[in-house]
This record gives sequence, C-alpha cells and structure tokens, in this order.
Amino acid sequence: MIDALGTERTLQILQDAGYRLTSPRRAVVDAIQQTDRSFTADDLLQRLTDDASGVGRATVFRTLDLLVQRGVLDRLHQPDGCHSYLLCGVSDRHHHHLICSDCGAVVEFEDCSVEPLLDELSRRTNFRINGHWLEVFGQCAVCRV
Amino acid sequence: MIDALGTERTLQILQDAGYRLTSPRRAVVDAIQQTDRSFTADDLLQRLTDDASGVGRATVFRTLDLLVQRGVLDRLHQPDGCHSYLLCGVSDRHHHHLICSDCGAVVEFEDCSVEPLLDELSRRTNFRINGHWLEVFGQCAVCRV
DNA sequence: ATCCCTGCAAAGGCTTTGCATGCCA
DNA sequence: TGGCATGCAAAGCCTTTGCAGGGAT
Repeated sequence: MIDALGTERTLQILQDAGYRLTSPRRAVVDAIQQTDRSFTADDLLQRLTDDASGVGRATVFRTLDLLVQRGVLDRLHQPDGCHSYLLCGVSDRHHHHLICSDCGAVVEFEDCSVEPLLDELSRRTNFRINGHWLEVFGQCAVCRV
Repeated sequence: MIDALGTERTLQILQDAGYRLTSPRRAVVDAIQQTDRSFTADDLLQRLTDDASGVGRATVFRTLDLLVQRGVLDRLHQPDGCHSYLLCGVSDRHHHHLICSDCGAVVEFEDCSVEPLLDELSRRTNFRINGHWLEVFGQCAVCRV
C-alpha cells in the first residue's frame, strides 16, 4: 500500500546526513521496513528484543526521532493513543492517512481538497494558517468482515 | 469565540448523568469555563492550586475524563503535544478546530467539506470509513503581530 | 585516533490506582 | 445511611538523560 524507500535507501539518507551506519541503526531501519502498519516504539523494541538484535531502548527512541526528522517516518495521531509511527511513502509531499482502527493498516493519500476551506477560514478569522492535519479512520476491507 | 455551555448547564449535565455535584467538581467546571483557549491538565491543576481550591491531582484527571465523555470537552491533538483539552461549543455536532500555535486560542468550525473526499477514498480502498479528524494550525490575529 | 553512538540504569514527566475518609443524595 | 467521590501518596507508563565503553570513519 505504501511505496516505501527500502532499507538501503533509508540508510543512505542517514549516511548522507552525516550519521554513522551502525548495526543498531541497521536493525531498526530493517525492522520498520517489515510492515505497512502503524507501530509504537514499544512494538518495535519488542520485535528487536525478540530477534535478539540486542538494540537498547534508548537507541530505539533515538533512531525513531532521527527517522521522523529525516522524513522517513511519520508520527501518527489516533483516538486511542498519540504515540505511533508509520513508514512514509517515497514522496515527501504533504499527505494524509486513512487508518484501519482494527489492524493498523494504513493508506496514504495526497489530495485532501481542503484548500478552499482554509482560504475561507483564514479570511473569516484573520488567522495566518500554516498547516493542517487530516486523518481518516475506519476499517479496512479485511477487518470489516 | 466559542459559545460554551456555562458552569450551571455543565453541572446539570453531570447531575443528569447520575454524577454527584461536589465542590471539587464545581471548582473544575468553573475553572474550565474561564478560557476559550486550549489547556492541559497541568494548567488546570496549577490554576486550581493557585486559587486554593484544594482540588487534588487525581480529581482533576478524573473530572476531565468525565467531561470529555460527556462531550463538554474535546481532547486536542497538536504538533507539540497531544494532551490538551478544550471547551466544546454548545452544539454537539461534528466539528473541527483552528488553533493558534502561539497562544492556544481556538476557533471552532463545522463545515469541513471532506465528504466527497471520504466517499472517493472509501470507494477506492474498500475501507468502511467511520470518522475523521481535521485540525488546522496557524497564528491568530493578535499573535501574527 | 577521534568522537559519535551505544547499552545500561537511573531519572523524569505525566497519569492512574489503592485506600481510608468524607460528603452528597 | 449507603455508597460515590475525594485527597494523598505510591505505583505505573513511557520517554529521556548521564555516563563510560565501543565502534565507524
């Protein structure tokens, strides 16, 4: 569903940004490539602990932050918790998410057609608008039974 | 900006729902009526401590939960923190927020014109869509200098 | 060889829980 | 009077920080 960068290109991004390629970072990047669902820091830590990668808690958090900064991951906001992450698509354009509340599957979409609304709001309220979030929730084809 | 219920009607809602009217609850409800900005549990606790209301931490959290459940407050999600609250307008219709990232001032709006988008998404992805969030960020007339 | 990165453990926020007491209905 | 509600303190989560040792460049 999400056309992600892949492990190698992601590691390249980190290297280009001046970060060292270490084996904990490889392990984290590799682990996040294995799902197109949203996940929490704890999910990831769990997975890395299970496969005995030996990556520490702190490194998981530090690497997640790094990847969010670099645009590889998005931070996701959901009704039942504000602390999950999600692999971004290749494009670094502004985009939104349609999220399955049951299994966490995610579809990205770009066109959100809110520009006219924002213009009108800005005119009406005199706010200088500089961003918006749109997230859509539902159940995916599999979970809707 | 937000046409809120007022202390008395809010207390009535709690009473109608079978909750007791206690003085800590009054104090909390009263305190949240005094602003149309978003606030955190800690802001509120601080205010209640300052005016020597003597309301405890636990009660603040418990009452906030109650008020969110009853639709008196919204939980707000912002880029720099997912843990703030906001007094809802009188209408309990679906609505959205335009939030000043500097001072926390909030304007509610109802028409978000995303229905066509949701229809199309649902057709394309086969998701059963059952909700969405839209939050708009910017700077209000005062803060934009 | 440098110094960035790491794991560990401890500290830090914020929120919830347990429990004896208080107070509304 | 009964039982929900409260305050306090402690416990629980999740995340960040400090630090000495290790590894990438």
